[in-house]
Amino acid sequence: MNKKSILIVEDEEDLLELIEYTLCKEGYETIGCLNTKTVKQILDEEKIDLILMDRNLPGVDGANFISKLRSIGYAHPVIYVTAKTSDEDILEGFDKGADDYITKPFNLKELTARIKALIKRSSNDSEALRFKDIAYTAKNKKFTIDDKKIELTHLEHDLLLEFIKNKDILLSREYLLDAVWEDSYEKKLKTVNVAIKRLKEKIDPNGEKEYIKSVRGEGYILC
Amino acid sequence: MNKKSILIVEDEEDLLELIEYTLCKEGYETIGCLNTKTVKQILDEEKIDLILMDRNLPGVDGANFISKLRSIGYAHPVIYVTAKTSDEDILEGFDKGADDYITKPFNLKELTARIKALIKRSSNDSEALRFKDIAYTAKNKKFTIDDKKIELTHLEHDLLLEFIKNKDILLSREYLLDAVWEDSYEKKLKTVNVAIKRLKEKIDPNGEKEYIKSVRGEGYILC
DNA sequence: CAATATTGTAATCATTGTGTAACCATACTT
DNA sequence: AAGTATGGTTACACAATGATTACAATATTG
Repeated sequence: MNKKSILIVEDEEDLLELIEYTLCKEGYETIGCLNTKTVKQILDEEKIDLILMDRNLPGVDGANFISKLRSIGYAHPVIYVTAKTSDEDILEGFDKGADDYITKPFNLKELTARIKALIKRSSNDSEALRFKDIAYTAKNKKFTIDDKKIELTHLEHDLLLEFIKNKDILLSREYLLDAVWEDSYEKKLKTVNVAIKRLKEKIDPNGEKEYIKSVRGEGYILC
Repeated sequence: MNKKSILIVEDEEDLLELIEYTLCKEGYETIGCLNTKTVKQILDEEKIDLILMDRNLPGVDGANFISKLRSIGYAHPVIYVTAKTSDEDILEGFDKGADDYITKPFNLKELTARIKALIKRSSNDSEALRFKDIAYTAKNKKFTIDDKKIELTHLEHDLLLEFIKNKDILLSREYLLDAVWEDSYEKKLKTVNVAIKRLKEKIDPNGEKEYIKSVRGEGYILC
């Protein structure tokens, strides 16, 4: 089992450091953000298992930010951290997609316990593999693009999954044949060309997105 | 949608009443217990969606009690209520099967918010046995479509029930054979094809509804 | 026990998926 | 600019899978 990754959005630098230090000690990977600017990018590029979100960021309401994320298909578990204590705020937090809630000043042990519990609850759901607007739901083995389900054949499914698992990495035809095809030894290398052509047609019929690029003499890359 | 039922175990009678009153107002069914004696019986006899458990019952540790329940197969969502605030207690609570935690004195709005959130998380489990216009009455084991009774054979009954219990989930032939057929090991996978064809004929003679779809290479899905 | 209904299997038909080769288009080399 | 290497496109055969049908075996019912 891999380490779980936690994205922490917190504008108080000292607190952020303290949380990162604590969670690292507990065996989590952490990525800290001082604001929400790079959050979406990080969610696209990294496998994030949980988001720890300060609700009181300067200029941004963390709850609204999460609400927006949810509406465009990001389903990561979220724990809010807040200094606010009024009932309305807490209620609003749950309404806007919080899975759990913790108020400052909080106890670090309780925080890690809540994180542990929420990750356990969420790990049944699925591992969130995602590349730009392509999302993969492990539970039902389905890909969605822009929240619309796309129908892939077996081979196409395996192929795209291989690319998503290796985004930004150049994959040679030899590697792909070996990784994706059952009986790769008896298949021609050109088989890959045709399979990718067919996959491209499904995920990008108009050729606008250019998810998968071919690199002459080398192979293909999703980036 | 039916009302959700909450079992409350709390020895302080005043507090119990207050909680029951509050949750009733929020639209929940409540069952109150002053001790753990009848809890198991109630769980067996009633459809309970959530347990609200005091950890400080006279003579019994609520956490150990839940831990024991879990070990014999009861998987109900649990929220602990406690006056204890030490870290160790809270940690122990999560370890012993708590899904959430709230400390006394607590705010009733936060309590209902946590209940709402937890029930929502858990609601995948308990579903009404109904799919579109197909309804199942457990009492007499009959299916109706559009309120008209349909006659199914034993096998067809079991098969359709399996689908309704797992609507929107793709079921492989292996799974179906195993779940529906008694002596699955000595049956061919293609048996499933024929059984489904026959079931389809009964529930959708004109092939208009397409309740059950086949997914090439995977199995069948009711959706 | 006979009549009938149910169910499993195999044969056949229908559909979809995949590999290959031939051909076309593009990029690189000299 | 011509020639070559590489990738893209298309068409086709056949492989894989699912649906349908027929029939035999088994179970159920009166």
